[in-house]
Formats: sequence, C-alpha cells, structure tokens
Amino acid sequence: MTRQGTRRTKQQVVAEFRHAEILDAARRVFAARGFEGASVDDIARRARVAKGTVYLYYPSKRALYRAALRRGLESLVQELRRRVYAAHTLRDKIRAFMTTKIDYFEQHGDFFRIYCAEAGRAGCRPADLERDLEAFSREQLALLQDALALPGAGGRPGRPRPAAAFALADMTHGVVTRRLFGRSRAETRRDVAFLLEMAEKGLAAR
Amino acid sequence: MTRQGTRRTKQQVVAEFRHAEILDAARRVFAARGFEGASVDDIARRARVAKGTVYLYYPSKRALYRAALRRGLESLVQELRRRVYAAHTLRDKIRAFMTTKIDYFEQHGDFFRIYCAEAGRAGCRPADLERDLEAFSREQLALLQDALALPGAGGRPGRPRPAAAFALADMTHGVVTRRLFGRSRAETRRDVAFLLEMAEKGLAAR
Amino acid sequence: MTRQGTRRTKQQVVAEFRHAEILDAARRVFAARGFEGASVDDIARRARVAKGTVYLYYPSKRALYRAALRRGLESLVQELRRRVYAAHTLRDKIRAFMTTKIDYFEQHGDFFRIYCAEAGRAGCRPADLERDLEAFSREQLALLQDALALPGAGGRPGRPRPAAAFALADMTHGVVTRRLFGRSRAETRRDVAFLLEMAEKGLAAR
Amino acid sequence: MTRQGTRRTKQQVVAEFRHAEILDAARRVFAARGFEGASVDDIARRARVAKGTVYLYYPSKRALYRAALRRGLESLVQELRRRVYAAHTLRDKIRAFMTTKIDYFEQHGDFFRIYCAEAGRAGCRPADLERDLEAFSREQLALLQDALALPGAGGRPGRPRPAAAFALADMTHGVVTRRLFGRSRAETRRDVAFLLEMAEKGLAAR
DNA sequence: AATGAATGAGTGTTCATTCAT
DNA sequence: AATGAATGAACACTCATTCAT
Repeated sequence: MTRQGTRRTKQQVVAEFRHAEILDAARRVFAARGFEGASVDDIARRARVAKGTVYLYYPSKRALYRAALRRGLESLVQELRRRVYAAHTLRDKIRAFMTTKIDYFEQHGDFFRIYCAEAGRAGCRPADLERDLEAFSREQLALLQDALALPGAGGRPGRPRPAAAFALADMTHGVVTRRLFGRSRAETRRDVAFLLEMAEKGLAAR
Repeated sequence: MTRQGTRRTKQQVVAEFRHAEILDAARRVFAARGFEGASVDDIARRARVAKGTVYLYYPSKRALYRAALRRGLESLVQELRRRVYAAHTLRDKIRAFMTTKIDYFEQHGDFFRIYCAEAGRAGCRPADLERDLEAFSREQLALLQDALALPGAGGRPGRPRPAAAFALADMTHGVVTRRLFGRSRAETRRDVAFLLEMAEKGLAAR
Repeated sequence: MTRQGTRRTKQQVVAEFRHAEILDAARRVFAARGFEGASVDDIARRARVAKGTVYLYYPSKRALYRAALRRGLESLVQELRRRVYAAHTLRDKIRAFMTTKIDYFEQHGDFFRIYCAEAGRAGCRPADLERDLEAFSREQLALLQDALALPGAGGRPGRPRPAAAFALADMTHGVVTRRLFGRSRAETRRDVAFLLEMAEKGLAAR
Repeated sequence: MTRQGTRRTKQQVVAEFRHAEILDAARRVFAARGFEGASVDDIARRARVAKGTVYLYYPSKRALYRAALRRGLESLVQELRRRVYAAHTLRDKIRAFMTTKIDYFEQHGDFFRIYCAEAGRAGCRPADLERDLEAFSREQLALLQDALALPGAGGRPGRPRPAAAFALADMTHGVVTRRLFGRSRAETRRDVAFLLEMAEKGLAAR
C-alpha cells in the first residue's frame, strides 16, 4: 500500500510537472505569436515533449490557451488581493493596486501579451475565455470598490462607486501598457503619482 | 467626350461601390472572427462576390484588414477633431471627446472590435498597422493635450501634461468598452458626467 | 461592292495585324516563362490589348501556344528547304542545313526556347503539338535524306539511310543548343566544320 | 538495446519505404504531366498517402521534383561509369555508353520523360536543377572524352576532342529518344551499329 | 505514459475563361 | 471588334488532431 501510494504520488508529481512545463511553453509561444499564429508543434518543441504528449495533458490547443490565460489571471488576482489587503488607506490601496499590476506584468511580459490580446477582443471571444476574463474583471473591481468604500474616500459612506473603480482600473491598464511598450520605469513612477493625485484632487491639482 | 466622361464615371462609381461593399463585408467578418479567424471566402460570400473578385479590389487579406482598420481610424479622428474644435472650454472639449468616441463606436461596433483587437496587440503587430495605430494615438492625444493647455485647465499655463491626456484617453476607452458590452445608455451618460467631475475635483467630489 | 470589298480588306488587314501582334507577344512570354508560367494577362499586356481580345483571336491559351510553335516550325522549315535546295553537293547541303538552323534559332531565340521545351517532352505532349512536331521532324529528315541520296554520298545509290539523317539532325541540334547556351560563334563554326569532316571520314579524321 | 536498435531500424525501413514510394509516385506523375501540370494531390493519391504525408518526406513539390531528377541522374551516371570502364577499346566504350543509356532509359521511361523535359529547358531552369544537370552532363562528357583519348582513337594523342564527345552524346540521345517513342529494338540495334561505324569511317562507310 | 507518423480539411492566392457593356 | 470586371476551380502548403506502437 505504501508503495502504491508513493508511486501514485510520484506519478502525480510528474504529471503536475508536465502540466506546468507545457503550460509554460504554451505561454511563451502564444505570447510571441498569438493564438492562431502559434502551432502545437512549436509548443511541444518548446516544452521538449512530443506533440502527442501535449494532447495527453490538454485536450486541445484552445484549452491550452485558456489554461495559460486563466492561470495568469488567477495568480495576478491573488497577488492583487494580498497587496491591496495589506494596505490600509485608500491612497495606499490604490497605489498597491497599480504597482502590483505594473510589477506583475513586468515580470510576466508573456502573460501580458496574451492578456492584452484577449482583453482587446471583448465581445467576440469564445464563451469560456469570456467567463474567465469577466471573473477577473469582477474581482479586480471588487477590490477597488472595497477600497473606495473606506470612510475617508470622500464618497458618501457605504456607497461604493463603480464608476470610480472603473476609472482607476482603466487608467492603471493604460499605465501598464505604456510601461510595457517603451515607457521608462521613472516615467511610470511619475504616472502613478500623478494618477493618485488626480484621483484625490482632479486634474487641476499641481 | 460627354459619353466617355459618363462611362468612366459609371465605372468609377461601380468600382467604388464594390470597394465599399467588400470593405464592409470584411469589417463584419473580421469583427466577428478576428484577422486569423476570418477567411477570404467568408468575406467574399458576405459581400456576395466570388473570391477572386475580392482580389481585384484588394491585393491581399492583410491589405483588406488594414484598409478596414485605417478607414475607421481616419473617419473617427476627423469626427473627433471636428467636435473637439467646436467646443470651447476644457470641460466641453473633454466631454466632446468622450461622447464622440462613444457615439462613433456605438455606430460602428464592428470597427470597434477590430480596433480593440489591434489596440490590444501593441508591440507585436505588423509594421503597417503599427504605424496606423500610432498615428491615431498621437492625433488623439494631441487633441487632448491641446485642450489641457487651455488657460483654465489648472495646470501651469503652456505646460500640457501628457499623463493627464493619457488618463483621459484611457478612461474614455474603458467607458466605450463597457457601453458596447452591456452598459446602458443612461449609465454611460452618468459615467461621462462622473469622469468630468472627477477630472475637475478628484474622486472626493460629490 | 468596291466599298464593301475595301472595307472587308481593311478589316482583314487589321485582323491579321492583331493576330500577328498577339502571336508575337505570346512567343515572347512563353519563351520567357514556359507554357504554364505564362499568363494570358501577361500576353495581352505585352500585345497592348485587353485580355478578352486575345480570346477573340485565339480560342485558348493552349491554341495560342500551339500557333506560336507551329508558326516558328513552318518558317524554319521553309528557310531550311530554301537553303538546302540552293546547295548542290552533299557537303554543302549538310552545311546549309546546319548553319540555317543555327542562324534561325540565333535570330529567334524566343522560339528556340519554346521549341526546346516542347521537343524535350516527346511522348507526353498533347496530340496537337505532337502532330506539329512530328511533321516538322519528318520534313527535316526528308531534306537530309534527299541530300544523302545524292550520287556522291557514298551510300548505295537510291537507298537513303534514315539512320544517317537522324545522326546529322541530332548532332545539329546539339550544336545549336550549345551555341545558344554559351558557346561562342567561333567555336560553333569549328563545331560545324568538325561535324562535316566527321560525317565524311569518321572520328579518326584529322 | 537490441530492442531499441531493432525498433529504430524498423522505423528507418518504413521511412525509406515511404520516401521511395512517394518518389516513385512523383516520378510517374511528373513524367505524365510535367512539373507544372502535376499536382501534389495527384502524387499523394498515386502513392496512396494523404497529401500532408508527402510534405513529411519532402519539403516542397519542387524538392520532390528535384529528388526525382537527381536520383535518376545519379544512378544513370553510376551505371554508365561502371560499364564504360569495363570496356577497353574505344569502340567498345562507345558502344557501352550507348547501350547503357538506351537500356537505362528503357527501364526508366518515366525518368526519361522528366530528364528530357528538363534537358530541353537549358538556360531557363532554377539554379538547383541547373547544377544537377550540368554535373551530369560533365560526367557524361568526361567519360566519352577519356575514351576518345585512348591511343587508338585516331586523334592526336593526349588531345581529347570535346566536339567529338558532344557529337557522340547527341547522337546517343537521339537514338534513345527514337527507341522510346516507337522505334523497335532491332532497329535500335542497327542504329547503334551504324553510329559506331560512322564514328570510325564517316557516313561514306558501307 | 509517451511518441511522432499520418491524416485531410482548410488557407490565401492565381488565372483561364466568360460575358455584359 | 474590343474591353476588363467577374468568376470559381485549382493550387501548394499548413496544422490541429488522432492513433498504432
């Protein structure tokens, strides 16, 4: 029995390892070439397995894509939650939100490309991806709305404003995009500072 | 000569009509399926012409896609310019910017899908699309920066703030997206109002 | 009637002109690109007529090709006849045969390419081309056999030898080919001299 | 290890078999229709494999064609070398050259058609085929020139005559062509005898 | 579990031919 | 007679997926 158990565990470990390995390769290839441009052959080669093996772990190219997207979204959401919760004032929470996203995407540029490509296709994606992205969107907004519901946030207490959360998410997204496509680290830091100030006092602020 | 002239004109008209017809079909199909997902066959069928005919008017699928994107961007930019110029205060200019985009994309939902898909791929697109989108982006930002340079804008005079223009563009984009994917007209109107107020006074504003 | 006659004649002249013009263009294009590589569009453009016009004069691309081949073969055969008849000894006749071919193909390099391409496909050509080429081959051999039947030719009188005629034709073909693909004029003259000598005395000849 | 070795060998055998099978089918189809006229679909069907399979073994239609041509040329040249070397007098060497070619092409009629079609296109073929054919041509001529350099060959010793080698090759080619397109075995034998005699004594010979 | 050979539907593009003007 | 826009069949080639080993 012990042996059986051990063996099973070993198999599971191997299986998880393969899953991860393949998913990793997939992320890279999808990021570089897009969904249609990527071939299962490329992914298999990158993962150093045979093409057939890919199909042992994921039922289709599409499923693999979804998994890559999903895994990235989930881990980003966890990070966001962790760091936003750790902050305590509205300002800090917003800053945490922004910098976490920036940092995360900076570290996972591959994932960012996939995310962007998919986020851009709002309304014409397959249902499964739609669901994943919507879930992510909801979670993200909930985080911001919770923050905005804090007593000091200026709104009437207990009435979180979705529009404000949307605005913050949108601006953050823009900052991240620009950071990843050329804007410097320093500029980005200033962008964040500007947004925080603006969020407090409007554009008129110095 | 009159006859010649007439004849030529007729042919030109037909040719323009075909161009438009095919571009229209292309826009629809690209919007629904994305560039890679769309087949020239689909487009031809939608335009009710033979596949070969498509190639009489556009030299390649890619060229057709580019034309669809470009034409939309150009006409949007014209509209934006017209309406932003027509407004005279900062507030009105920003409002004009936002509502014009919302209205335009509402009327050209297919184009919006193409635009979004392409906008999301920043950094990994073919050079020609890159150019088109960058040009659009620049024009758009220039409009906003000009507005922000107005005396009443609160910034120090003569120093337009790119970050502010970016923020406005990003928030507008978000509003448009949500409008097109479910948000009601009324909610959208309130979103715009909120953003205008926020731009003036920050999130704390009532 | 006179008018009618004149008019008809004029039309005929125009028609012949067009036929010739198109055939000329076809020869050039077929020579440059081969039958499959040539497009009717290319030919029409070269002939400065619309594509449809080509079809008014020749029923198909294939027919045009055949006409180009045929016309070249016929005019070559005429030239060969004229010049071989004008010579009176066996040696002179053979020399006339060889030099006529060399000169003709040199002047009509376009035609040579078509001829070669087709001559090489013995046994797998459409029936019509087969017929034309066989007719040409027969005529050519008849000329040589007639020459070889001359009293001084060494064979028993009245018994022309097909094998000898074949050999002469084959060697001539080789010389022409080499002339057209790089061999110099002077070398070619020596080649002809060599073959004439060899024909008389065998390879052992000095 | 034995098992591994066996397994590999089996795969190799299968792969070689497929290669051969496809090349064979290709040769047949190319022979019947020419390069442009043949479709990869036809070849696949003839080889009883799916179209995609053809591309597993050859990277392109062109490569397949080249392989068909090349393989034939190489094996012909080997045969020629073997049999010409085995002969010892000039006459025997020339006879060996001629009969080897006749026999080889008789057994590989499909290859002959490809060879002819390509040989006819001198000067307007893709570079790779050009190389292959030139190499073949050179080898063939070298064989003949070596033979002609033999002491008894009548020429001044040590001075092989390219023109003579060309003449022999051209005549042989003609004989082969006629054999394959209708001439009987017996006639062909007489053709060879005639050429040998002519080579020695000229056309005047009895 | 892992492989990679095999499949065949699907792609963008070309072009001989037709036909309304 | 002349045009050239329109057609659609045909093509080389790719690739997600399957399956015998």
